[in-house]
Amino acid sequence: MATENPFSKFRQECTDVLEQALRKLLPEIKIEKLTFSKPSNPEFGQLASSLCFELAKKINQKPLSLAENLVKAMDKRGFHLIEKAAPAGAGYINFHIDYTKFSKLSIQSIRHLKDKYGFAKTDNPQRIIIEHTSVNPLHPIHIGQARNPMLGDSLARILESRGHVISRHYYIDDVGRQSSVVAYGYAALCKPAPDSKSDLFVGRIYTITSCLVEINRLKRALELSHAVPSEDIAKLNKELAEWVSIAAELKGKFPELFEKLLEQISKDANPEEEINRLNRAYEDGEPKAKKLIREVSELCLYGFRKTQERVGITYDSWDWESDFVWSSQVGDAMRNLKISPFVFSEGGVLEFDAEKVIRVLNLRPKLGLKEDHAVPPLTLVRADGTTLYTTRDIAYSLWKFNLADKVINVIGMEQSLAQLQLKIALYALGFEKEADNFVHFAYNLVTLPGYKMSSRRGHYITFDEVLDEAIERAFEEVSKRSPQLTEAEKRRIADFVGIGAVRYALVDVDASKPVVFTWDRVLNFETNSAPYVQYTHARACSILRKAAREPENPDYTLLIDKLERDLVLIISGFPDTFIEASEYLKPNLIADYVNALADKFNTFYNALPVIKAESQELSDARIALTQAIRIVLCNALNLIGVVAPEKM
RNA sequence: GGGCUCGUAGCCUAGCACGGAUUAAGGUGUCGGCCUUCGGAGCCGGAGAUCGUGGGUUCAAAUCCCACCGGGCCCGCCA
Repeated sequence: MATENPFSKFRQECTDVLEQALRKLLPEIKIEKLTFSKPSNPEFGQLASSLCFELAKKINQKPLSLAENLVKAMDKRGFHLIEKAAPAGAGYINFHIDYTKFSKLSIQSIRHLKDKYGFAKTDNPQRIIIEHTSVNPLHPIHIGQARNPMLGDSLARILESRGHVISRHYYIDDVGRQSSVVAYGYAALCKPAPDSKSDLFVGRIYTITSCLVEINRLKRALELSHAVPSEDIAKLNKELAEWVSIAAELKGKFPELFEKLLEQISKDANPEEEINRLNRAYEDGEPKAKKLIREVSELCLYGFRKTQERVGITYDSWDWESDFVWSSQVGDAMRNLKISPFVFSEGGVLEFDAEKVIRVLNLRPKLGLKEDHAVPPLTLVRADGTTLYTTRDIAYSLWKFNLADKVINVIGMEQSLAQLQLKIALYALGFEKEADNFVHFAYNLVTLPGYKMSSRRGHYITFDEVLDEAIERAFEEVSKRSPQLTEAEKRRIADFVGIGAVRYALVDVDASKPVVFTWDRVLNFETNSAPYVQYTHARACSILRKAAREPENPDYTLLIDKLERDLVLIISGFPDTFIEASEYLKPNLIADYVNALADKFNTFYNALPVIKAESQELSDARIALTQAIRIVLCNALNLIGVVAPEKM
C-alpha cells in the first residue's frame, strides 16, 4: 500500500466528501473545482475550505450555519484518512487528518519508493530543450553569470524528474564582433599555448586587446574630429582617459602579456578595420577565419567545461551560432520574414514590426501585455547585409523546435525585450504552437556591492575563484570540526560542502529578485544553507548506522508527538512542492522545502530519542521515520544538484 | 520620455500566480539559556514589522485594481 503522493490522497478524500455533501445539500449549486488551504493554526486541522464564504451570499445563508449543515451532510463512510471534519471560525470547514493511518501510509510509501519518492510524473510528458549558461567564449564565467547554470541545471533536473525528456543546450555566441577581437589578439600573439586555465588566459587576451583597440580607435577619432562640435571632442577625451586608466591597470596586472600585445597591435595602422574584416570573413565562412576563431573559442570553452565539471553540470548539445549563419537557416528564416507583412525596409535596413504582429494577430492578451505596452521594432539586417544577434536567434529557435515541443531559455531579464521580440517573430512566421511553447526564464542580476562588474574591462570575480574560496573555507570548517579525519577525507568533504554551498545560495532566492553577492551570503555554513542540510542528512545517516537494524516491528500509532506529526506532514507534502516547483519553474521552492525539513528534523533530533526510545515499537517507528526523512532530504538535494553525504 | 522589474524587522529572505481564521513565517545580527542522551555545521527562549506611500474593489487585502515614490534594467545597424 504505497502511494506516490500521500498528502494528495488526503486532499482527494476531502474533495470527495465535500462534493458529496454539496450534491446532497445543494444540488442546484455547481462548483468548478474545490480548493483547500492549509490552516494557519494546526489546531484547525490540516486542510480547510473557505467555500461557505463564497456560497453564503448566493443562497442567503450565514457561512457558519452552511458549514455546519455541510459537515452534517457528509457521509462518514468516506472517512479513511480524515479523522474528522468540523465547522469553525466564521464559516470554515476544517479537515483533521487521521495520523494513526496517515503516518503509516506516508512512511511506508517513502521507504518503498526510495529514490523515486516525490517525483510525481506529469500526464503530459514533453521533449524540452533547456538552453542555459551560454556565456560568450571571451573570458571566464564570472559570478554574475554563474546564477544562470545553477538555475538552468536545477530546472533541468526537476523537469527530468517530472517525466519530461530534457536536453541541455549551450548556445555558443561566436559570431559577434567580440569574438573577432579576442581572435585578433590571439593571432597577434602567434597563437600561444595557455600559461594558465584556458578561459582565464583567453579572458586576459580579450580584455587587453579590446582595451588597446579601443584606445587606438578613440585616438584616431580625435585626430579626424576637427569638424565636429567641441562637446563631442570632450566626450571622446573623457572616454579615452577612462580606457587609458584601464590600460594602466592591465599593464600593472599582466605586464608581459600587455607589452607583447601592445607591440604587435601597434604594427597595425588600423586594428579596428582588421577586426571588422575578420568578422566579415568569419560570417562568410572563410577557412582561415573559421580556423582561428573556432580555435580560440574552443580554448575558452575547454575552460568552461572544466569549471562546470566541478559543480556537476553537463550539456547534451553545444550549438554554434556560426553554424546557423553558414548553413541556410538564418537566410531561410529571413526570407520567410521578408515576405510577411511585418517587415519593412528603412534606409537599406530591414526592420521587424513587432507591434504590428501583436495588433494583427491580437497577441496582447496571450502575451499578457497591457494595452499601452508598445513593443518597439527590431532591426533584422544591417545596411551591409549582415545579421544581428536576435535575428540569428530566430533561426536557432526554429531549429530547436525541430527537436523539442518546448524551449526554455535561461537568460538574464535584461534581455526580456529581445526575447519577447523573438517570440513575436515566431508568431509572425506562423509558428503559433512553437511560440506558445517558447519560454524566457528570466532571472535578475547578481551584483557586487560598490563594484561594477564589466567583462570588457576585466572587472569581475570568476566563478572558479568563488568555488576555490568556498572549498577553502569548507576545508577550514571540516578541519576544525573533524580533526581526526585524514587530509584526503577532509579534502573530499570540503569539495562537496563548498560547492553545495555555492549552488544552494544561487538557487535559494526567487529568480526574479536581484542578488547582491557577498562572501558571507554564498559561503554560509549555518542554517538555510546546503552545508546545514548536508549535515542534517549525515546526522540522520549516523543514527541509522548506529541503530544497525531494520525496523521490524514499527508501531506508527505511537508517533503522537507534535514534532513527529509535523515531520510526517512535511515529508508527505514533498510531491506537492515538487509538482509546484516543476510546473511554475521555481527551483527555489526545493531549497526552501529542504531547509524547512532539516530544521524540523533537527528539532526532533534534539527533543526525542530514536534508538533509545521507551519501547522497541516506538524506536522502530522513529527509525522508519528517520529513514523516510533521510530519503526525502536526499531526493530534494539531488534536484538542486547538491550532494547528500553519509558523513561529513 | 516610454516600458519591464524589485520594494516585507538593522540586514537577508518566504508568503503574492489561486485574497481568508483577533499571533505576517524563517534566517542573520543582538540579548539570555542548553556540553548526562543518537554528530554543537545543532537546539530552546527574549526583544525586533506603519508588508514603499495613498486611494479603490471585497464580508475579508502583504496578496487583486489604480496612482504615486524609491532602486535596478531595457528601449543599439551591441550581444
